[in-house]
Amino acid sequence: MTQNETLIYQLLCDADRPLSAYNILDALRNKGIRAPLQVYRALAKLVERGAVHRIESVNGFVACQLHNCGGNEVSIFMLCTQCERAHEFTDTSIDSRLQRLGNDRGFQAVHKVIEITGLCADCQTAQTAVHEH
Amino acid sequence: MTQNETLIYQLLCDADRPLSAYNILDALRNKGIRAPLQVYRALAKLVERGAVHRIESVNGFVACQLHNCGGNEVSIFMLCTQCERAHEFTDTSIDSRLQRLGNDRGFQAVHKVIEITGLCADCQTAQTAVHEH
DNA sequence: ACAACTATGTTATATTATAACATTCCAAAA
DNA sequence: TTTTGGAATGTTATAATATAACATAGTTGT
Repeated sequence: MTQNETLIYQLLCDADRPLSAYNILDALRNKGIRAPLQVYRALAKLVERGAVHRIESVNGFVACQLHNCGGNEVSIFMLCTQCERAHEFTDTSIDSRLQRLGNDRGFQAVHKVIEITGLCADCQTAQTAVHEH
Repeated sequence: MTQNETLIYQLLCDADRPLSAYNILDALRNKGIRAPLQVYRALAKLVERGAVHRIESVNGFVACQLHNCGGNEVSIFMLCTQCERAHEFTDTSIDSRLQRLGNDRGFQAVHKVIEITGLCADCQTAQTAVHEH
């Protein structure tokens, strides 16, 4: 990994939610990252390598939470609108079913995005707690 | 539907690929649409109503291709990087499996995004045809 | 007529992403 | 050892996407 990639990867690993390219830029200004392109270029490499995932629904980036990434299963993200945390999963049955849907139509898949937005368990209980007052 | 919503919805129905908000703005400048907000506001309503879907992977919008939308099944999009067309499907098995994944973790889903990017059948054959020359 | 609500329009600005070009660094071939 | 070619870097400028803030008008129920 190059200097910039390492910096950004570490930052993403420490973060508890997806960061935008500009979040990253701001966080690393004092470490030699000065322009958006430095961030986007490093992110492109990290994503290509499977070390980082791009979350389309929030235009953000997270470090891969699964050891087996770069592997061939689709990642499924659950995104909490409250705490903004992203949880990553895989599911063989969804994966194969999706694969088959594509094959049936002769579609050659290159990239798959599965993202679920909503309220995580923790934030739901937090909310009901508030309502009960 | 309001004036602006109708204009934009018709445009999207006639289009054969997802349009960006600014594509729409440009196309409808001579019909009284002058600013991005007019487009985004109408799109927000159309999306809320299920008449239009937002495609996260391309920051674009398409008219719903299924009569049953506004219904409760997730839409699955196959997006061709070549011809840029978006095909919409649903799949009960993926839907229920995804639902269950969420339930298992106490996640309360509000919105689901499933998008597959790649080459559609037509564009694959077009490509191989070129290569054979 | 009035209040409340929804839709509209307009300007300005925030956020996300890439183009274009110059420079540096480093490893492998000559 | 030089050189040379590719990858990485840096910098400025700009493109593309999205929203804030505020002012106005239209619509509906009372």
